[in-house]
Amino acid sequence: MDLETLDGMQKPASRRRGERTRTIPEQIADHVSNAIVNGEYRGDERIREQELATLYGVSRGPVREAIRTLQERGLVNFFPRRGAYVVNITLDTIVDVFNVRAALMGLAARDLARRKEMPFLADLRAGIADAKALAKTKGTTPQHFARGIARLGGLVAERCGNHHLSRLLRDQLNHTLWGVIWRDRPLDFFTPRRQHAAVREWEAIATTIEAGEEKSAELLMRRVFFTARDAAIGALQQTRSERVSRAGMIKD
Amino acid sequence: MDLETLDGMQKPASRRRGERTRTIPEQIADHVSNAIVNGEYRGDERIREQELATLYGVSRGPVREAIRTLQERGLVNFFPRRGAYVVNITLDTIVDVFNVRAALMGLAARDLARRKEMPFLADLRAGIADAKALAKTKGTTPQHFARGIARLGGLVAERCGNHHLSRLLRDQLNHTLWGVIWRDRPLDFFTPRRQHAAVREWEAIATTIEAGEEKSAELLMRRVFFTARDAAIGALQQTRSERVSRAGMIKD
DNA sequence: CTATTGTCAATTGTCAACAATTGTACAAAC
DNA sequence: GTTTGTACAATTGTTGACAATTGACAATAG
Repeated sequence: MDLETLDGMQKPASRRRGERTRTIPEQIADHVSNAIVNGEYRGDERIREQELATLYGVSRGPVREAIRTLQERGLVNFFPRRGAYVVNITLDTIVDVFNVRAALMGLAARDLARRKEMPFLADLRAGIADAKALAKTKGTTPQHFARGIARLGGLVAERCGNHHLSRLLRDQLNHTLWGVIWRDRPLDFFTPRRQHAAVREWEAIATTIEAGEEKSAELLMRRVFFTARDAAIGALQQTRSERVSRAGMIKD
Repeated sequence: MDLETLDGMQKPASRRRGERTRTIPEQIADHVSNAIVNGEYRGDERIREQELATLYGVSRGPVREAIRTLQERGLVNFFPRRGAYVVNITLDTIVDVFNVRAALMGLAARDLARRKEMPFLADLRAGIADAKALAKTKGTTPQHFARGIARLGGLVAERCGNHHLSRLLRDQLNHTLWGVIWRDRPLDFFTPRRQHAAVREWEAIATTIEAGEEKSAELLMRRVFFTARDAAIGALQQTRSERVSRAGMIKD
């Protein structure tokens, strides 16, 4: 991999207000996560503790913790006494991950529709308005808009009221997707036309949540992810010369 | 907590065929997991590394890893530099966990229905047959039958073909549920009558999977978990003097 | 020529000491 | 009486050394 060092790594001195200092293992985990999803490791490549330790200028202890985090995120396979190996991210993997997230986000939407809490709804509407504004602005890049949409997803995940669900959506499978979306950048997908479509989809979701229509909220939320999945796969199939082996994909 | 020591802890010497030796952190994590779900820790109780280390006769290193595992399993909250605290398992938590599992298992059923693989279907049918036999036998305890049913769930989780999904179902939220089910033993629920009902439900699931009816498979699978959820909550509400604060529960 | 066993280097697992941080108790100041 | 500041003990974070295991390869036996 690229042997740059972690210059941006904050020592516990400066921390912004209310913001917990990120631990060394966290920083290493994030850095390596990015490296993995950016394709700086080959699939099945082995990760050696001592290597990372000298790279980041720490001992093997923190590195071990970081590697555990990578395992939790599904970015490496870890075998006791045999080491950690970077996962091979195939198109099938991406389909799988999208499907899981669709299912979980569907449940989150459902919980929100059941509870209809005002503070959340206000924030959601505000977020959607932001995205709408982005869509109307001329110079908005697909990437910029994608970030706005991702914030909406994050909002739903955080505030769904099911603590376990929030945790899963935060920790699990998130990095894989972002990596894919940014690395091979299939999300030139977000043409102005599709930006408006996405905004409409989210407005529909907000409406069903406000109305307490659980079933619809779940369905619409899932559909958003299925759309994203198909777009990502479609784009990636052109970049890579790889096919999805799955016998078809979930529709709704 | 109970200060018994880990006598059953295998040193790397003896291992059964094909069975990887369980690492020390794994063994500690499992032992403490059981202790937590068996109620040997109070909610919000702090876990000190050195305490566990001396308890199990190891240094703090392996204990730290075990604690991380507990965190992954959702059994402790961990705050950097402040320690690990046992989660407080409320009825709301249990509802949440069941809901997440229902969503994930629904997806698993769906994937299986799409792929209709013979080896799996054979195993599933065999497992159902076993459960049916149990239900027909006179002396079957609710607990014994519950284990049989749990095996079916495990089968679906393992073989769904979505690696990430399998991992989540294996590692996440599993221990919490089993603990609840066994500790406060609400699953006297499985009266002979309900045993037969459960078998019928699973037969229906198998049928829809064989027929490739994705949507139905998902729905039926979810329903099984919702039923289990309601049964567990109902039973626990009698044992504990606690109410579910959720404004109703998902039906299907 | 194949299979088994033995050695060896590379790597992960564990340990005990040390460093850094946190919460607390108590004192000082307003 | 409340707030602010400060030492202190308890606890977590990190380190470097050592132990144990693995996989590869060579030597040996069948």
